[in-house]
Amino acid sequence: MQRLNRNFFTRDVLIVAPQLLGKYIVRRFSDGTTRHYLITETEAYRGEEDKACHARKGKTPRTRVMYGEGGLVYVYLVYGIHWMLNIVTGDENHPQAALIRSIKNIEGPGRVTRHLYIDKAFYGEDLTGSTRLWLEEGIRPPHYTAGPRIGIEYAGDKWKNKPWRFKTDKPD
DNA sequence: CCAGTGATCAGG
DNA sequence: CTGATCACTGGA
Repeated sequence: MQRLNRNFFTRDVLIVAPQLLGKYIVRRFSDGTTRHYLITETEAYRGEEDKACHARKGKTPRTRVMYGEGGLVYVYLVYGIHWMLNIVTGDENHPQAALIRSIKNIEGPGRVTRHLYIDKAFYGEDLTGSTRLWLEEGIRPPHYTAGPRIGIEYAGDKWKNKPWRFKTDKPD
């Protein structure tokens, strides 16, 4: 299979997030085994003006990687328990990322990272060069539905209602 | 419905 | 330094 290259990631998150559906996350574990996971749900977080995006507070130690170029990994801990896996998108200094909410048979961003053994050690990982985590072309582009993002009540009406969550339709 | 759990960040 | 907050999950 073909690894997704830099050009795939350095586009606007509103293009990349839905296009991640039907692609494979590939994880090579320390024991040498490699597994593929089909992406089935993503969310877009877009720029400092997006009141739901962590970059709304500007560049901080945590959000720094989002200011890098597309294709890097943004991982953070939420509620002291769950690691969230995000793919940085867009050009340098355009802080954006796509949250991986679900992979086939595993719904929920915290469950995804638990199954893939992903934590802060992957912060800043380059998906175009890593030997333990990357993305590959997958099945034909699936039909999908867009809806509001989850868990961002704090963002206010304008931003919490944007249909920036993308989910593969049932049969797929 | 709600508690758990700890990194992160704004404010003193 | 302190305290509030949090892109969630699992178990009443």
